[in-house]
Amino acid sequence: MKEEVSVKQDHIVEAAIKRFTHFGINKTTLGEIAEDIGISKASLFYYFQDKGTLLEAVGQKIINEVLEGFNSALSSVSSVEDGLLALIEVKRQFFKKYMMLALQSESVEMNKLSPQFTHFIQQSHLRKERIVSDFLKRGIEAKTLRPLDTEKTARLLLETLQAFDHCIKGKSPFLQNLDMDALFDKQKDVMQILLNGLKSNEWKN
Amino acid sequence: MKEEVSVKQDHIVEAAIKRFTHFGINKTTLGEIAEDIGISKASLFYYFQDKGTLLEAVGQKIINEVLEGFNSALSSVSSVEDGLLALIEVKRQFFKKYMMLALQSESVEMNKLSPQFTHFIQQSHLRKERIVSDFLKRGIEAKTLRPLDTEKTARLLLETLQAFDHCIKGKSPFLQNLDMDALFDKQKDVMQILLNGLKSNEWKN
DNA sequence: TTACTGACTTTTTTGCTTTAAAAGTCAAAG
DNA sequence: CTTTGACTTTTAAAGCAAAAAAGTCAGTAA
Repeated sequence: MKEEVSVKQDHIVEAAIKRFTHFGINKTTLGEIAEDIGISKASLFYYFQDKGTLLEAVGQKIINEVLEGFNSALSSVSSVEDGLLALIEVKRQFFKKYMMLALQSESVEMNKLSPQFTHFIQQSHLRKERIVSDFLKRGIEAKTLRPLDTEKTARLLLETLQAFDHCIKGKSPFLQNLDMDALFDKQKDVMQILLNGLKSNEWKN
Repeated sequence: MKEEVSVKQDHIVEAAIKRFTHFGINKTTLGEIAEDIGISKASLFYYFQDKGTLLEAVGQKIINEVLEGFNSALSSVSSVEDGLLALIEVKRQFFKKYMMLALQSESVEMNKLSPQFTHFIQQSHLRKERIVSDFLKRGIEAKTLRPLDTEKTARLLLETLQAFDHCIKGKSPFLQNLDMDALFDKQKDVMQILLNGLKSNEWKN
């Protein structure tokens, strides 16, 4: 019977994702989500203690999706270059799909997040870093990359790409604003140079 | 007598910068600024048609200051590496000095900015790019850097660094938040790799 | 004519009250 | 163990008056 519960929870999370990505977090009521899947609002509260918990479940699901995307992108690729560029492509798809959610994630007050979720986020960052780190290791073994601190470098690469993500949201008068696609293309350009800076000298022509 | 006017305007701008950086834009009234320098609020309106215009003058002054900082940082430096790192150091000082203003610049509604100011901003970006571009050219001539499109690369470098600036403001639950100093150190790390990716092969050991 | 101001009007915030809507609870029932 | 209708509590939106700030202008002095 435990299985049934998690299936239902997942069903609710799916419905929530649809609403959240379409109308935004604040413009979505739990009543609407419940209605969408034909249950009562009270039932929803049987599965999720409150809106915040549901939101965190949504966050976890989406983050896991990205991580899987990262994993499969890197596993099905031959060169280091293709891998790193594929990473950016995954990010692009992710943003296109969940932009509304990403944009609104600011409005979620940080202090209202549960310690468990905060921990999950931290872990997911580490997982992401490990995925990239392992990928870099492969590049080093293949002599494509020079020997380097893969963990530190993975973190640096990810944080650099992540920095660009912030640009999508904030529209500051002093900073240049680029539309989303331009932003990801830019990330690829930067990645090319970074990659070049990480390459083994043996392969330079 | 025209001289006198611009001197007075500058005096007002200085006072405005003090208030804005200390208390923020919205918490500063024109009356306070006027009082600080011993003139009436009405006088202030004689020199600036409205608060927005004054704010734009403040913006121009600050931006010019950064550009000068960039210029002098790059002119007094011997290696390409030192130059690019000095650039980041200028940015760091700038942020420390005008953080409040930088943070609040979001609250300024973009559509209220005058076309002239928007144009000034664009030009300042171009000026900045030219400064870096010229610096890169010197690096190429000195055979430190490989031949490359200096304009495109300058833009890319600047936009990469700028991307990190956004991170200081937005505190999103999904993205990692770093404090300011860590952020600029991070920028230096990235710059090191980028530089390595731009270097001439002749100099590789 | 240029620089300036006090007294004025207009526009924007701010704080408060009300009201609607959403969040969240619970006893009862299948 | 699930589910729900009916309920209470909390939060968000709407309206509004008072305060504060923005902005104007006729008039003065140099």
